[in-house]
Amino acid sequence: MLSNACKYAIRSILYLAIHSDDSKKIGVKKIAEELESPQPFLAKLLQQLSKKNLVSSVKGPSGGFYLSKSNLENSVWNTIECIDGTDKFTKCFMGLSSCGDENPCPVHFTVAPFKQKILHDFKDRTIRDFAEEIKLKGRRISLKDFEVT
Amino acid sequence: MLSNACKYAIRSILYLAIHSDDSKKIGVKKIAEELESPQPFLAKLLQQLSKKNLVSSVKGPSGGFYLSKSNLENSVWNTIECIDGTDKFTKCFMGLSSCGDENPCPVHFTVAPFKQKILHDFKDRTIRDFAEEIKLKGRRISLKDFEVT
DNA sequence: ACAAAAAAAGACAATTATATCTGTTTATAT
DNA sequence: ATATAAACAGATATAATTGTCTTTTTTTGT
Repeated sequence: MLSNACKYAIRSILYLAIHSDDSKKIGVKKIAEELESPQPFLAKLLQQLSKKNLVSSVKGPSGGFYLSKSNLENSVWNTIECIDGTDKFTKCFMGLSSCGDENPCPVHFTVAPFKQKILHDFKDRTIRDFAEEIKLKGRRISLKDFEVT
Repeated sequence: MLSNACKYAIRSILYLAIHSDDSKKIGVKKIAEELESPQPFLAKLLQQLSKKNLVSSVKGPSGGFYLSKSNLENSVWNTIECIDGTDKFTKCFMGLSSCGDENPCPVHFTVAPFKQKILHDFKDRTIRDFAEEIKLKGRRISLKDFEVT
């Protein structure tokens, strides 16, 4: 559904939400290893996110990326907007510009509630909320430490 | 969500389901005009669909594409399989291979029920079912005849 | 039989997504 | 102050998606 770029971006942000703060920055290299994503590609993404204030960064030795208090108040939606754009969530599943409740495409009423729910979760819940749930319930954002038991 | 290719393909099939049968074939040119999709691109897609027996065709004058009785019994899922592949519906939203009910990613329980619902609609309902609903309820598969009133 | 109409097939072109590489700037630790 | 570590910036490479163009094959109406 999402592009690879966007998946990497969201996972990075969640990773930073859990493992970083302004006194503990993390470099691209480390993040890329943890998430098993291509390092230079991820670097580009983090720069985009940084420009939009979705992540914070400092250069130089012992620098790196982290999430500030205010970064934590953003939504996943902000990240999707930044990387992919939100067309695929707001536009018609079948590509019809006039599709809506009054002029529904054949799958409109199948897809519409799904969109609603996803939009709600991605717009209204903050990164902080997600991070909390991840810590509390042990959600998974990496494959690295995954062992089949 | 779907690729352009797949959207064109599904709309073509639904168009044919409504307007064609073995005694009324329709050429690519006409279909492309009706759906406002790029003609040569659509031609390619129809050939792919034809190979998988999702549409029927005859060459020569007064030939064209149509849906046979058996074509009508296929599902939208078959078309998606044929054109896009179904990875984006079956795989984890965040790209984690181990994601599932036991090892959920952060959005797993948001996304899972709707995957279920979408899969159900796309696998279990036939093209005939969709066509019937389109005729009955006036669903829209083209933009061409759409007037803002 | 023959001309025309249509699908089928294959080569080509443009754009976007994905990814890498190289060099520059900036901040920090010593 | 200086060396170094890290982000930042820009150019390049590759693959997939989207789309076009040309030729061939098949079928039908005359």
